[in-house]
Amino acid sequence: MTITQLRYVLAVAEHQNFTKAAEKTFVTQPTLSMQIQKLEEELAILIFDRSKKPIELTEVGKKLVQQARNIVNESERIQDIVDQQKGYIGGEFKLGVIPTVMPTLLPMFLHNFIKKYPKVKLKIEELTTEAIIERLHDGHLDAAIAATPLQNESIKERVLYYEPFVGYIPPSHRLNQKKKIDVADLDIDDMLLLEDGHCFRDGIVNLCKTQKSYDEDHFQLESGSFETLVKLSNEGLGMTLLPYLHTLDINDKEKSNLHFFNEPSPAREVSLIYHKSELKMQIIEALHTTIAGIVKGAITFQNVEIISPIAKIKSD
Amino acid sequence: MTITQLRYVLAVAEHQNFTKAAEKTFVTQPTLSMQIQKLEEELAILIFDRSKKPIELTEVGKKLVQQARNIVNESERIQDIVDQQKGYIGGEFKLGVIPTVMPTLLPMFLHNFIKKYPKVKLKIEELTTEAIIERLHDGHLDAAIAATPLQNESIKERVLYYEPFVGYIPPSHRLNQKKKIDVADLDIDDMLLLEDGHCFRDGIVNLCKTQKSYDEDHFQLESGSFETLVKLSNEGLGMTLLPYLHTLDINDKEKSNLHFFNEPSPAREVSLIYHKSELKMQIIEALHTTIAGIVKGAITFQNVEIISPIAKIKSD
DNA sequence: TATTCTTAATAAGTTTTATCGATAGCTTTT
DNA sequence: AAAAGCTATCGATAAAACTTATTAAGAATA
Repeated sequence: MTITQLRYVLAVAEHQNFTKAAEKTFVTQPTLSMQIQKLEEELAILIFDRSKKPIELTEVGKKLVQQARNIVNESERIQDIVDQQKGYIGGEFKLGVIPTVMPTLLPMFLHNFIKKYPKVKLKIEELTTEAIIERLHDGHLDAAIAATPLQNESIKERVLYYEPFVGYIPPSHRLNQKKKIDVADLDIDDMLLLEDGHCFRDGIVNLCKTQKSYDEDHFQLESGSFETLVKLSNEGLGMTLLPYLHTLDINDKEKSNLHFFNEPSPAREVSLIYHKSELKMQIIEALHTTIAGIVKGAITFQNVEIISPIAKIKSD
Repeated sequence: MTITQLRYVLAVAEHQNFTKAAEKTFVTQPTLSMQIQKLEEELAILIFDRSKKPIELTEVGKKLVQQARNIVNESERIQDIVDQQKGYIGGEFKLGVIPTVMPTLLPMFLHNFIKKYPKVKLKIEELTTEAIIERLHDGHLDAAIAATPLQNESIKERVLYYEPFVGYIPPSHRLNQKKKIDVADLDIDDMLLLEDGHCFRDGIVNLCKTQKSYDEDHFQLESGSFETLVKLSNEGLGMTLLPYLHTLDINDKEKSNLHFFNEPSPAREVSLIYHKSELKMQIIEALHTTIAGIVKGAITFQNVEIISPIAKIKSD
């Protein structure tokens, strides 16, 4: 049994197809066939059921794949250990970001980060929280930025910042007279909210998503914006809630429509999350330091109440 | 990087000597030299400091060895998974046993076990608790039988039985008149106790060890007995404490010197212990079932108070 | 039903690599 | 100073991993 064989098994299990798996692992299809046969022979089991189309894992195969993934992960961590020792921070790093954080946070730290750690090849992808969790599990993402807490056993979280929500209330709206608003004032029926993202637990729901595209040399991404929501709001379709950072680049005329909450302001907790196996921790540390440092100046609220998909948590 | 290379690194790290490590891994010394050099080159680090005699690990080397052990362990578990699937229980299994359990428990279950699981090649070794813990960590033992609880983070315990202590009190001893004795009666000054083993926490100390040799077809072992202690006691050198199972094969004349404790009788907890990585769990399960089943009939006390090296625990 | 496509297995040949035996070179021991 | 103990290096060899080309089997299509 070799690590290479285990990698091949993982590739075939993932793509359910020897030919595709061969491409992904940069070898020819016969190589995969032979190596996997050899492993099956050595263990005296069948890993794949080749009679099914597409190919399927056998029962033992499923268990073996779990363990194989574990071993391959752990073996990759050896390079991590070496890098850490050398103080080297580099290599490819795949970061997921939820749509409601993407457009505001990314421009704030990205330039800074790639200047500070030029050896890191950042690949950023906009994904929903569910997609992020799935990809952290199967190793397609190294880390992600999402609203927390997630209460997911195998995912660790490092808080980046707490971001208060701000009411965007057009003149026509019933709450426009109130200087500062309260959570109790909110009514789901005269509010505009986006589908994706996290949600107010108690009946008030959801923030956030649209489309927009963006490309650069060092990284790749796909993004969304809040503009549409504000515009719809201006059309008198209701008030909306904006995460604080989104209110910073709104135009002056619209700025007057912003109504802060009385403290404690509802807020979301935004964290850098990663798999508990803690692969590539140096880069994760570097990201955390960079982002937390930069955002610290931008958000200075003190008394907030965290809103999450899971639970309400007091913080100050 | 291959699993084989990691095995080689582990062997050299353990023996601090390429030549010896080569013997243990059944290859020649040049093979080790080259493979380890290759790994060092691939990672661009030095794993060993060859200027020191004997050879030493570098700082990175130490961290790498930890991770290497992890990977090798996890890779061995693959065979476990396959065995489990097939319902196959076999292979070499190294079991450590503390001296005070060896002579009484072993004869009770050994025959039974090797008959039931003939494919398992049991290698039994008598060891102190400290030696057992060390060897469970470095993988030289697969499991062990010892007095618990150990409160060791990386070792799991499965209780086999609770074994009460019985006073062996010669006619000359001050307590001989009492039919049943209490822990409060005990005095360290007129008691004979052995060095090794576990101990009464509150000042009263230690049980257990002598030497004796034993060999058979399916297994290998080295053992000790309690005879000496009883004989010394007969010579008027003080009373002693015997674990219950030891009192079963004492001669009739001496049996009259046995004095049970008033309930709750002090007792020790004897467990099957193994590393938290849970390698070879099928065999561990098999051992547990066999032993617990056999001992159940032999010990029928109901109200006992567990004595351990760590803490006092109530049980009934 | 025949034929075309897809995909994995097999075969044959090449390249790479793991290992060995012999030995050189360095250090420690006697 | 000689001997012993160790690791690195060299050259050779057998094993393995991989490639290209081909076959075989099953599914899709004509």
